[in-house]
Amino acid sequence: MLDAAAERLVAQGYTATTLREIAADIGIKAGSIYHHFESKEDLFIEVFSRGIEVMVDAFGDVDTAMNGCDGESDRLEAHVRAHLGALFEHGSFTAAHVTAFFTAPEELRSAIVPLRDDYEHRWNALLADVLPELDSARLPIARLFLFGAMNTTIEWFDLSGDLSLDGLANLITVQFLEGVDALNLQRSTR
Amino acid sequence: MLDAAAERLVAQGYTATTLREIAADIGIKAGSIYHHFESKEDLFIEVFSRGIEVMVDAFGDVDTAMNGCDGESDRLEAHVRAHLGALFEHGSFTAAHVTAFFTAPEELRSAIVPLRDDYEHRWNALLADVLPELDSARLPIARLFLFGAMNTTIEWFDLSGDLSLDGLANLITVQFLEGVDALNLQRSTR
DNA sequence: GTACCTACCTAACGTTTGTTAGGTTGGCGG
DNA sequence: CCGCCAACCTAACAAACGTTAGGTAGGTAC
Repeated sequence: MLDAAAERLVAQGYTATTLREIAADIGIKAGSIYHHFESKEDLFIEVFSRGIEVMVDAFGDVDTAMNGCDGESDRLEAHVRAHLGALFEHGSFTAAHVTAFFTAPEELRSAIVPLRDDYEHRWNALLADVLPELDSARLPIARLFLFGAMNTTIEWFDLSGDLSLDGLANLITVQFLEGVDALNLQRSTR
Repeated sequence: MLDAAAERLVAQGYTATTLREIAADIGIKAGSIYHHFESKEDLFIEVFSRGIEVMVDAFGDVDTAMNGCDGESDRLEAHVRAHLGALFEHGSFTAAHVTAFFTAPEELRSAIVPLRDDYEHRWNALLADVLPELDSARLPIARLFLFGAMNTTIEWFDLSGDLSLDGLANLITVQFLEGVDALNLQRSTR
């Protein structure tokens, strides 16, 4: 049911997604939803929360998997790969979060913001490690550039295309660290 | 009236924006809208079209203003500045387009796609000029990265803050061409 | 067997939505 | 002064929305 809600969110946004549609998707009636959630808002708070949860978990997994070892740029690439994985490989929760968060009413969003902030702080800390020479005032801006590049991939990237998620993560990381020209020198698309 | 519709669109998305709200914003009644447009869809097709029009015009102005002269990276930066200008300095049409396009119903979107494609092709041509050594298969991807960085600024950039639009355009261009590390070397925020 | 609980359904409620038919107003052309 | 037309209004329509009250089926506990 949460899955169905997330998929509808990605395709239609908050207001256009009706409880009757979600109910029909999983073979029940709209009223029955209220046995599990108090309101539409309540249901989607859960969906958005899971979207962040998936990202945070993926981030944490990378951190524990490679503590200390490997170079800093490889570490960044692994985290980019994890973020893309959350977007494309773990259901529609994260995708729903990224595309539909701003279509939700203000009261709902403010309930989610603390979780978002937590995730952003992890990235700030990571970037501070990877880019120790970067002016700390520009660090949030650099993060926003990176998020922009990663999150807009849901509007065009196709998992079944020639470019793999590993390849995409590599492209984004290299482009981010060294600029467009470096794209040519990169190992070929996997 | 189109202005009011665009502003509502930015703040609430397509479905959540009602004709009664728009009418109230400009001091008329909802039914009167139908004297100017055939339907809600029709009204918003006009809004989205203008959003692209503003971008295309801004792009064209830069092209004519600096034909031949100046370096290629300055030319790119001028176009980035023009795109940001369309987002922040010419009403809410372009901002509405970027944020709310995917919240509109499919039939409406397909009416707009040709205009979008036109704008994207202009950017592809520009990037092919600025980056002649870039593999042509990677060119659309590079453009999408750049669009991602530019368009997500509406979620965080504040016109009245310390960073000016000129400064932002410079940061994005440098970051795009040379990577994050180059941000430090850049002329200070204007 | 009785009590109870979870998961669902039916059927409606009040509200809001896009939309429409028909009426009113004011200004301009002749 | 008359006719006309654009711009607006009023008042309602059917449809769809989130939500709720009350009822039913099936399983588990004792």
